[in-house]
Amino acid sequence: MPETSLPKAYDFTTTEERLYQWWEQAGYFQPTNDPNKPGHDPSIKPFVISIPPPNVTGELHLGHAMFLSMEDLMIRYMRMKGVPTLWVPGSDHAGIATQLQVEKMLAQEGLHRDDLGREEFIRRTWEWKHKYGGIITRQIRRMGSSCDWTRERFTMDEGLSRAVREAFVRLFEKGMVYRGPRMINWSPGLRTAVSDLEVEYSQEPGTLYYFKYLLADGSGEYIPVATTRPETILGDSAVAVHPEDERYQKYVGKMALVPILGRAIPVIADPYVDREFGTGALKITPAHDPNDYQIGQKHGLEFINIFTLDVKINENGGPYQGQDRFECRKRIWADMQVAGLVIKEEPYQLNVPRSQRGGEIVEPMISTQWFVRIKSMADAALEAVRDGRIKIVPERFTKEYYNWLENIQDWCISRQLWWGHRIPVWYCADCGKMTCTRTDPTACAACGSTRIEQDPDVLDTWFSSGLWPFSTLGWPEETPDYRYFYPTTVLETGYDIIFFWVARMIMDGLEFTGKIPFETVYLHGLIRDEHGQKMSKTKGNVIDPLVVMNEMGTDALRFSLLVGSTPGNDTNLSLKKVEANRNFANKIWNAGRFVIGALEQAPAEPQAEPQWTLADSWIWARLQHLVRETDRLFNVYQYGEAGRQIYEFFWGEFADWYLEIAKQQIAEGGDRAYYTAYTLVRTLDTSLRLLHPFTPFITEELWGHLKRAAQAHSERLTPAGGWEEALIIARFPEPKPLEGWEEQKIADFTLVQALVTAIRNVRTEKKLPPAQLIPAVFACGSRLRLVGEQSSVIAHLARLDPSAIRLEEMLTEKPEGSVGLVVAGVEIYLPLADLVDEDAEKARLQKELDEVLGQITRLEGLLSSPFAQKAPAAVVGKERQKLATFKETAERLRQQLDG
RNA sequence: GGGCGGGUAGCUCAGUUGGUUAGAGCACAUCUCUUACACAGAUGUGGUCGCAGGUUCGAGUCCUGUUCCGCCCACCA
Repeated sequence: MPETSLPKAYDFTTTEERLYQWWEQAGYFQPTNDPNKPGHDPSIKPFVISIPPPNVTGELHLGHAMFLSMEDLMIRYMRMKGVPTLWVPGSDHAGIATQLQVEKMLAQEGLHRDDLGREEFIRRTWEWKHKYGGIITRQIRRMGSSCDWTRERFTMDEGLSRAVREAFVRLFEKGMVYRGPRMINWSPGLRTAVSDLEVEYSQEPGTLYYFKYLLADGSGEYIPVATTRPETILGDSAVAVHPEDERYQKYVGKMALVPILGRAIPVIADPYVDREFGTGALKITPAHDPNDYQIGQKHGLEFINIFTLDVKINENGGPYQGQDRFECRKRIWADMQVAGLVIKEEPYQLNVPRSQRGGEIVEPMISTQWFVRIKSMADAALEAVRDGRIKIVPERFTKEYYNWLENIQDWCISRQLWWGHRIPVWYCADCGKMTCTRTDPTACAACGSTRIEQDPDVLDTWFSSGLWPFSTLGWPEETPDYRYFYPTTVLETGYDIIFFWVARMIMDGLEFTGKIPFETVYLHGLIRDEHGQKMSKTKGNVIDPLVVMNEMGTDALRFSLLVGSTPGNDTNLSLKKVEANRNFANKIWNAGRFVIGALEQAPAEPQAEPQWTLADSWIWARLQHLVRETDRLFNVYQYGEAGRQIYEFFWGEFADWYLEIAKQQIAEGGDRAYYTAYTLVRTLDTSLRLLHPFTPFITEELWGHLKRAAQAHSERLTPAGGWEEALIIARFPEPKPLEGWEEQKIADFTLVQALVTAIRNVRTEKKLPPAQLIPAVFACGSRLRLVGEQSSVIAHLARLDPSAIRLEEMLTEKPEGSVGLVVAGVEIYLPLADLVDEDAEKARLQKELDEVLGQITRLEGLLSSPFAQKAPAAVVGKERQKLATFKETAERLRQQLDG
């Protein structure tokens, strides 16, 4: 075969970069039917995805790689279907995370943010953003993500900040945000409140401390109480017992003395107390425990805050003032021991609330914060999913969604940070009223005083993320983009942020735009290591997607993430898997080289009408089947299964079988070579189209070569729709209805495959060198014609001597000194005189016969059972056919044994 | 305490309207540098689909129970 114009090896490093630039510059990432351009047709429904915005200063990890692969797959598929597609990219300012990083950087200079002041700190953070914000977007490109960079957004850019402001003001005006003291989770290191979702609980060994609450009457009687946090004793304002607890009933209404401090507090009765747990009596710290907070409200108890904002004991802690919370825990317990108030301590499994960021222990505190009154929004969001306007894939997550929204608490949205959207509320120093407007006020709206000051807090990052699907399209302006592309189509993300993000977008979308923000929520699973372990730096099992891409190519990584996983299920990724897919890319490339080589060798024009061989028809039928399957699977979000089937077709059928046969057909020259090249080109072209959404780079590159080679060869090789400019915008194969001939051709070829495999098997067993061609005798029975027509193909694939093949319908006697085998009713004799061991042959044949007889017994049993009447005729027919074939095979095996 | 997912070949996983001999990759064994590919080809070994019932002509697939692993929510001091 002559040298092709294709390089021997595919160099993904340079190719990926080159192709990405080409795609982007050619404008393929931008939607067709752009609403900002003339000729726009609003009746064509677009396909739109907003990217889950990564942290602006973050770096690409496998989670990103996963959603980028998945979303790009969807976008490329729809683009190839001819739908106007828009994938909006962008990044998130990620308040806490970014601020922490900048603070870390400042710490290296020996600085604290307080040293800089708010304004300077924000300036430094923007500087940081400009310096590192490009890293993640470059890495997104690296993944091949075909998003429209002309529409890139950032949560703190001007437009989005305006959207945030608008949203807050609307809520304010409707009375749906309020400010007030509530129990919140205080993150001491970060010095900010965090929402309930940002707290994670971890099981840790600790101690349960038992001690005495002495009664104030001097009787010396006491109520035993247990706690895991002795320092909170300083903030106790009651001791609670169960109203029906006989042990303690008598104390209810009396006063008890807080240890060390000697403060008198009431003994109250409340059914919340669990009599079985601990001592059955409960200390109540309304200012530092969420449950105690409620009891405190119910009973009108005193709320005693004992902590400063960096969780040191404050003036309410008497002698302990100034001590750290854990220091105080030790000290107070030691002092109580001295005072004889201690009963015992025992080991206890604690459930410690820790901050999702930084991992420090979160302290429940009462603090004045901003909250969103969420109930009505939650109800609307529930309704949108319940009535099917929004569909969640996989469905099981709808239950989780319902459960969360049904039990939702008001959302604490203020953060005591500097990096973020500042709360647009001003307080008047004179009248104390709040002013909240769309533009910065210069005077108090109530009294006109100019002595106003803006709220120092910023909004939770997720407040702006919740607006993402529409804020990125121009909302609150009715821009052409907003009108045409909103609501978006699919929201694709990991199931771990359903509550953080997905539910909030739905609530916000309905609240602010009156529309659902997207039609479908597609949730992918988390990426774990090859043994299902979570990847973590401490375990050292982290796979860096950039390293993988450098070593094996983006396509291999993408294919690995997309195939072999089902929606919503976690995926285990190993380098072995990526390697296997790198090998697949290599296979694609080399199959491409073969096809192009074949094309260059084939005549430009056929002399006659097409004469298709069985192999031609077979691969075409299999390809059509694959196109139908891909279409079906894509429609039900089964992308992984679709990818797997394409892989198996390409490697297991096209490359392993058809290409081998094609070699022989091409060697025949003439029309046979022409039509073979034609089939190769068509099949490869279609396969590349199917594969493109999975592995965009290698398919685009190879397809370009294929197109040029085909164009150079002849007009006749042009596909039905013409050769498009680029594969990225080429038409995705449309399924065609099953044609009558397809199944028969597939069945026929399956027999050829079975015969070839059986002969190869014998060759391997007998250790025949591959180069040695051997004679064969076939007794074909009813398949005489088929085997006859395919004998040269069989000879080629099974390395038989084409000039020494004998075909019969029936043999009267077995050829001397030969190995006999029976495949689907066809007898094959391989005369291997000196290699044949008669006894071993008999034993082998007997074994096969036994197996076949077993099958016959099974099928006869089946067909005489109610199955024959109750199962559909087609199913029964298939079994009958099988039985007939087995009987034929058994018959022939018997003859061989006898002969 | 409530809910969800998973248990299929040595390992990692597919198997979505139930159709009757359960698939792939990796690993393993044997052979082959056959002119697309050794990142390959050929052949083979390997599974009573966690366990027990049930529905059905037929169950990896549907139902019930059970066990183990993982996750989410709630947060009894």
